Amino acid sequence: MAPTRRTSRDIRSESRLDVLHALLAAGETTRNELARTTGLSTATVATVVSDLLSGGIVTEARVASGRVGRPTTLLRLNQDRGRIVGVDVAETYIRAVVFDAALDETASAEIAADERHDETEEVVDGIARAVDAALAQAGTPRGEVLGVGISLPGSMQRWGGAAPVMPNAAWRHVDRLRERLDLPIVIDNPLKAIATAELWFGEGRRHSSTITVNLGTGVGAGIILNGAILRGATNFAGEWGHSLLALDGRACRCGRNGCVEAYVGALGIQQTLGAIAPGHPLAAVPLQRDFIDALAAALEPPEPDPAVTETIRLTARYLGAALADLVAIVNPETITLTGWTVWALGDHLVPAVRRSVVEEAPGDAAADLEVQVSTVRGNSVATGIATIALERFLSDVGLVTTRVPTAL
Amino acid sequence: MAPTRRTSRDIRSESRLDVLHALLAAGETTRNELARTTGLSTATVATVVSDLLSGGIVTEARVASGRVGRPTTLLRLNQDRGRIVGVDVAETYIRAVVFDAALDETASAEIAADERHDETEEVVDGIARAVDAALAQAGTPRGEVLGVGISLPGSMQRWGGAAPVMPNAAWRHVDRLRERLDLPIVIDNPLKAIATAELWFGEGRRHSSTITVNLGTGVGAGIILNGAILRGATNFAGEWGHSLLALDGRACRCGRNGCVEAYVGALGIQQTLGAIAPGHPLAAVPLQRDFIDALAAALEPPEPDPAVTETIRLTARYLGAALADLVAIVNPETITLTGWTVWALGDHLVPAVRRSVVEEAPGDAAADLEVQVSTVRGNSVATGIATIALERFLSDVGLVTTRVPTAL
DNA sequence: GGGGTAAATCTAACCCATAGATAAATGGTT
DNA sequence: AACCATTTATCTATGGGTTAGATTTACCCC
Repeated sequence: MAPTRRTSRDIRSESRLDVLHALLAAGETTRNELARTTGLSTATVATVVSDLLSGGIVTEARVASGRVGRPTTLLRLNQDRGRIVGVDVAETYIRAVVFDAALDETASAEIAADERHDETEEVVDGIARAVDAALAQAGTPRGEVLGVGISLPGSMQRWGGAAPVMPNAAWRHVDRLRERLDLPIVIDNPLKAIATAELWFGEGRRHSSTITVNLGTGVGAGIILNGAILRGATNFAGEWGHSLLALDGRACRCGRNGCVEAYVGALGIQQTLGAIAPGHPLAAVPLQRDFIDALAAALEPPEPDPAVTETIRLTARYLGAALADLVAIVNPETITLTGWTVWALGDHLVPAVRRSVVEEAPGDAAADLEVQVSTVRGNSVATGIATIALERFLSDVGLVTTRVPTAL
Repeated sequence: MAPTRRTSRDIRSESRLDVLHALLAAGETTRNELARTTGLSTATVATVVSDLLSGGIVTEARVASGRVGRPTTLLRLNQDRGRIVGVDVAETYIRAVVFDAALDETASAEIAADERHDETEEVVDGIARAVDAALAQAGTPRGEVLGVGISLPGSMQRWGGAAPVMPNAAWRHVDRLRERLDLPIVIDNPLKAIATAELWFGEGRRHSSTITVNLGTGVGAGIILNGAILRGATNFAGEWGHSLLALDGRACRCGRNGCVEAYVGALGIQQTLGAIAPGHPLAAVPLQRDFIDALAAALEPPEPDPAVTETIRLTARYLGAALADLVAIVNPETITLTGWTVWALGDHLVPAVRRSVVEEAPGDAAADLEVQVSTVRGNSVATGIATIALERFLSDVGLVTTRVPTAL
């Protein structure tokens, strides 16, 4: 497959996305300010804004006067343009979040999931029920829904009889979902979703290369290079959780040994604690989120648990070494950390990870690297997959040509 | 650093590069054929060709008649436009290759290097002497030299007191080189050079993502994404040889433990043999290229050495696992292998590596991956760095705006 | 009414690519 | 010699994008 060639339409597409991002960051802003923050000329901004006003994506909020000179018109994203739903299909739950067209969350609904979600019908049904419940809570008629983004995880292997390339392999189930939902849908995986969220809401717009690392049960990375998500040949890029930390090391859920996830996934952290202190009560906590929360509690002053402290130290080392691989291969400007492990343990883990990645990276490759907790709030998978659905909608109405996942 | 914004000039730049690549691949060709192979319109091709003719980059070779219709003019790259020198500064030699402007090799000279090349003056002197010798052999006056590309390896740490980010850290020595050579120079590292060679001469133009892996003393990867070299924030991308294969594994020359290079670099392969058969005569061969050549000889029928056979098997496994990491993180369409280890051992190693990477990659991520020996002939570092110098020259004369390394 | 200021729009110029028309250069036929 | 058919190369008008500078708009103040 040859590289794609850019046209002048793609230039306009990127200009529109730049303006949208600036509007999203600012809330309300003027054409002149948009020109300043995007670096586009005022004439280009005026043209782009006119397009977005015509499309109903942007609205003129109010007119404000300065001390002197012509009054200025403040613009904002038109939240009433419609609604977008982001669905995070995880291993223990299916969560549907309704966003307005300015990507603010308006409602959400969650359905418990268990082993059941390995059965196709059950998953399709679960997704539909979660979407219905969220739309009902938001009081949103289906006619107002611009799109539904659905994030399916890598562990859902049996759907396509394949690995984490779900978006490409799951075609046999997409029609069932479309039929069941009767709404425009787009399917992608959590890594592409969190990267998209980071690109629209986090560090991704300010840096030419950002990697956002998700730490939870599963572990993975969303890679942003020059304002675009790295997808790879089969949409598989970013499965860093299943790269090697230790040849012939611990067994991993994916069937291999020594994967990064087997050390820094929640289960891997629990195993580390069990190796340090066999019989430690927290090593037997059955649910992974409970385990991580219990770790955080055990680290509280005045008497932090020494085995838990050692577990954090070792985990930071493993994570630092694994992040050093990303530095060695991709050399990003910044790495952001997200996921419930980070929310719970970030205060203890992140400073140690920063030190570890500098030590583990070859030479001084990580000297200028920024490592920080992602500033994307809420469920970043749902936010990101909803954003992908918005990108698809913008593509469908002719406003955007780039960045949209192909053939999904 | 914000992502770079594309303009219409960048579109023309890519069109020119497309035409140049097609000319390079075809040798001689017509405007109509260029339009067919590049997919550009005949009008755009005519415009681009006119630019390249004006710049002296392309020349009209001859006129050929078909059976009927207007005769056609055959075009080719103008090898007499000038000369370009590519310098490969390796650990045991400094090799300077003179290329004509059609990137065909016309002369070369090699100077032995040893521990001496860690001293700045010695290296500068060595480079200058190699360049002088190669130009003398080619009978090329200095006035005809369009540029000199110099590839400095990661091991040359003391130049900048830094790691493999030589191109950025070595500013204090660039002036000395400029002064000494009195020619326009551009400095880069071997990974960017081999990637550029693969992009211009190999698989890089036919695929949206190609990783070219160099196996020798040092080990690394050049990454091409959508027709461009992945450089990273500090030009460090591709140092996959210093990512982890085994946490706390073998000591590596870079000071860490467990690096990929410690297992699949020539020294690492020798260590593997030593572990399989302590006291094996080949385990004591002092020069690494001699060692690899001796391995190849020991594999010849009718009696391949069993310890050597086992060494190849293990090496294939290590290499497959390490390539699987590239698959997991970047998900390329194709991986090409290059370097003197591959030239010598490819027949035995490559089929086993293909099988290994499929086994080691998570799920079926590597199902569609192509793994092949690079089709770039000759010293691909010298070829690639010369090509980078040509890109710089094309940029200086205003024909190209993209792909050129910044500020070097 | 005139002057000053700041926001928004207009205009002309620059850049790129292409579909279709036109010109150029043959060979073959009448 | 004139005409037709074919193929190559160039020309032309149109579509798309961005921006520097000019002009218009909408105020406030004197």
